[in-house]
Amino acid sequence: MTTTRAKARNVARTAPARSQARTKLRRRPVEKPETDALDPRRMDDDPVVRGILTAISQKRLKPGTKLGEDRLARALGTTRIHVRQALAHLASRKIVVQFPNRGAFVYRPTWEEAREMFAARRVIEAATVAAAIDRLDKQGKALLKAHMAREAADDRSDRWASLSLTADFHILIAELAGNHVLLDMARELMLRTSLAIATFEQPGEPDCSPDSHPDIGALVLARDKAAAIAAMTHHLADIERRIQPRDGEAQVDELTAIFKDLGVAVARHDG
Amino acid sequence: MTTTRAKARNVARTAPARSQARTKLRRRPVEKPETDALDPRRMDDDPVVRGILTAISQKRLKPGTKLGEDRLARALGTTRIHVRQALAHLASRKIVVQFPNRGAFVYRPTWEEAREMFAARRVIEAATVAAAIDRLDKQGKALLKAHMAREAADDRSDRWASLSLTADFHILIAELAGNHVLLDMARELMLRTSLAIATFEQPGEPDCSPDSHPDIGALVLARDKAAAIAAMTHHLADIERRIQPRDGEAQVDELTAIFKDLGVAVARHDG
DNA sequence: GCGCCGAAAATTGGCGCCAATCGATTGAAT
DNA sequence: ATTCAATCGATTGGCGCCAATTTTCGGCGC
Repeated sequence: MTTTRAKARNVARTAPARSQARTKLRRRPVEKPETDALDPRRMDDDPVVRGILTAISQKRLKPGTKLGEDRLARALGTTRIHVRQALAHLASRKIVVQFPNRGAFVYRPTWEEAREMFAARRVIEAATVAAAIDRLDKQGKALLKAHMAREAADDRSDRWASLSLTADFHILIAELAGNHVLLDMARELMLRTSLAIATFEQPGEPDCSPDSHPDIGALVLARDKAAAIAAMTHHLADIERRIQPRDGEAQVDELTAIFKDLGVAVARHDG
Repeated sequence: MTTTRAKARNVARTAPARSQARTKLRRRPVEKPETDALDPRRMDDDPVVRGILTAISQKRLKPGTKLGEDRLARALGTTRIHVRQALAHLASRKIVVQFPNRGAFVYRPTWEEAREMFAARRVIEAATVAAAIDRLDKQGKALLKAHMAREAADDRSDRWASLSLTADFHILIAELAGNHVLLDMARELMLRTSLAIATFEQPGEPDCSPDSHPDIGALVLARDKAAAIAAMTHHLADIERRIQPRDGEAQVDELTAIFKDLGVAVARHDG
């Protein structure tokens, strides 16, 4: 656990914060063993970035919705510059798009790009499955079994929890592969494919068919590399099959999303 | 007819004009053709980003060098906020690292991460070679032959030109694959591996053995997929073999301040 | 009634200033 | 003489204000 002392720097800016950090404690006790003194700034820990990311992964923010700076700043309780940095960071990651003088919007991939994302996922995750089988040890087996049990015990009562649970399976496979670079790529690709799915999904279809996960997990545990790769590839193709082009329309979703939350007060106008 | 549409020169209630810095001149004509309507902001086109990137790819900026905001702003002729946005963007791409209240530095990957980058490149570029062979057409053959001729005609008089030429081979293969997502990943991975090579290279070794490129190109032209993948994998392993750990020190100019704090001074603490 | 043209309001972009923090130098005490 | 500690200088971080541009709204003409 790397406890950064600048963790909640963004949220509690103007707050009094009299708890502990108000006084100048420049005397550094020597009980910081060896870990830090380097505290690289990770935008993933930013609360604004994290909030937008979770909102996207939970489909509360649909592709195409405008992300106004001032509105987000008020909603998240921060200032505008932090929202701006977060939006710039997400724009670098192709999660949002920024138009000059027009603002930032949740990224809406094209149909071709969605296809390419899935093709890239097939490449990456086939490699991660293979590497995970290669370096599978006792601890890895335990983690995989634990996750499979957790996924089997899911009753799908909470849709968001189930969604992140199925996503965690792919992440776990990539973690077991032991390659952080490939892990980051898999993470990024999963985020972007979730945007692609949200853009081109057909209503009523589940995002990720969870039935394939036990099979893939069993094949990984059995160290059957070729079959595991084939199962993972087939699984990803199965997810891809659930989206359809429908290129034309659906640029009014932000209004519907807003009015879905605010529409209750409008409905009873003439009570 | 409507030529002076967006003039609005009469500003009655604005503050007394203090405008003295008119450095940025808008070349925007008065007529507004509907060419843009969407003009997504691309940080890659930013001159600061481009400058730092080319400086890194040409090894004029070594890993670990400090990128001071004010210094860069003066060096590149811009203001500090542009440099700041560019550094944040490059930090998102893992090209630079930012430490809180300490500044930004050219990213120096660890030895393990360097190995992982090469492993990821083997995965990605094997896939791009395979896809390039699959969808190779007349135009692709022409492009590949043209590049091979260009690389064969290189006399290595200009080291930077040769360097970008050998890099363009891998980029061309990824372009021929037709997957923009994989292309971006290959580009990013090549940038970061150039940082890894710059960090761990042995003096006197060339970066990329260009002798393998004609073989790979010939195998692609012959549509021998398995052999091409093997050749590409072997080629990347060959590049990886030219770097060595040399974990300990770093003798770069301005980063002594960092490594004094990062590696040496923290380790010694009398109990 | 419909469409076009103008201005006001809202939002983004950019810059300067000030505070906060870190590194280095200098001073004093053991 | 060495080491610890406090001050000084330099750099980054953040915020408010203002300019530029887009969007929206009201007005006018057809």
